[in-house]
Amino acid sequence: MSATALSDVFGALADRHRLAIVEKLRTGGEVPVGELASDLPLTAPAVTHHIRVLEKAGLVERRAHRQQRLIRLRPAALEAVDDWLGAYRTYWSGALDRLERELQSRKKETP
Amino acid sequence: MSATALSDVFGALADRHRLAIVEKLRTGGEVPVGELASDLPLTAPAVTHHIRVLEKAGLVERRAHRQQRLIRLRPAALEAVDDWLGAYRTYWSGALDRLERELQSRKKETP
DNA sequence: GCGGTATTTAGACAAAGACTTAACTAAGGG
DNA sequence: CCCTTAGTTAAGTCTTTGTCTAAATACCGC
Repeated sequence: MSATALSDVFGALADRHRLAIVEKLRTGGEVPVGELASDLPLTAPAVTHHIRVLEKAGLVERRAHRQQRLIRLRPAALEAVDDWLGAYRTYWSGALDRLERELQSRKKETP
Repeated sequence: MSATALSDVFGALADRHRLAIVEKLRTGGEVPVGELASDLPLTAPAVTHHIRVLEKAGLVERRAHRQQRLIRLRPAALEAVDDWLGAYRTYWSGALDRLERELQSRKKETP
């Protein structure tokens, strides 16, 4: 059970190239490293490095198939983010309510 | 219009101290810098720095009140994360479905 | 086993990041 | 005015991260 901290997941997503990899994996299912690399302005070793970062954060997993390594998304890490965000969803709906009330009261004050 | 990239928001959340600040702001509403600092094992300049990172990412805003600077959460940045996650929610419910089907078929294959 | 394709490891380096201490600005209160 | 409280800016250090080139490993088809 990888007890990856949430800040590590965010750290993994904090790079545009890694974010692009994750996006590609969302629509692409299982993708070999080389194909991920061909979409990025990076050398293969750099891509390998990024995949390791994503792997450590629990965002992806890797499996061997012939000469290739296939990468796929692991839902768990993003679900953790989603859970964390849950608390804020209630927060910002509350904030929007307060904003609306304030706008209402300003309308009254400046006719 | 702060065209803050999503990776910048993730970058801002990628530090445990900044994450702690955001968490505190969720429950605390509007909090002066000093109070944020007193919860962290950091000097005041370090906290100032972290707040600026959060501010640049669009996660918080700052306003002056007497000698204090009050910090509060801005919903927009986290809503952007939530929107981004939206695409993955459908992904992982689909992935769970596929997993379930696979487990079913394995059960049949190995009696 | 050889040669090719796919990917990883190692080593080096520059840039960015997280801190610190020390000095500065700002706002209030006697 | 001077002092205190609250926070920021400046400057320097140390670590981490993103990237590259070069060399190693893995697997396959012949």
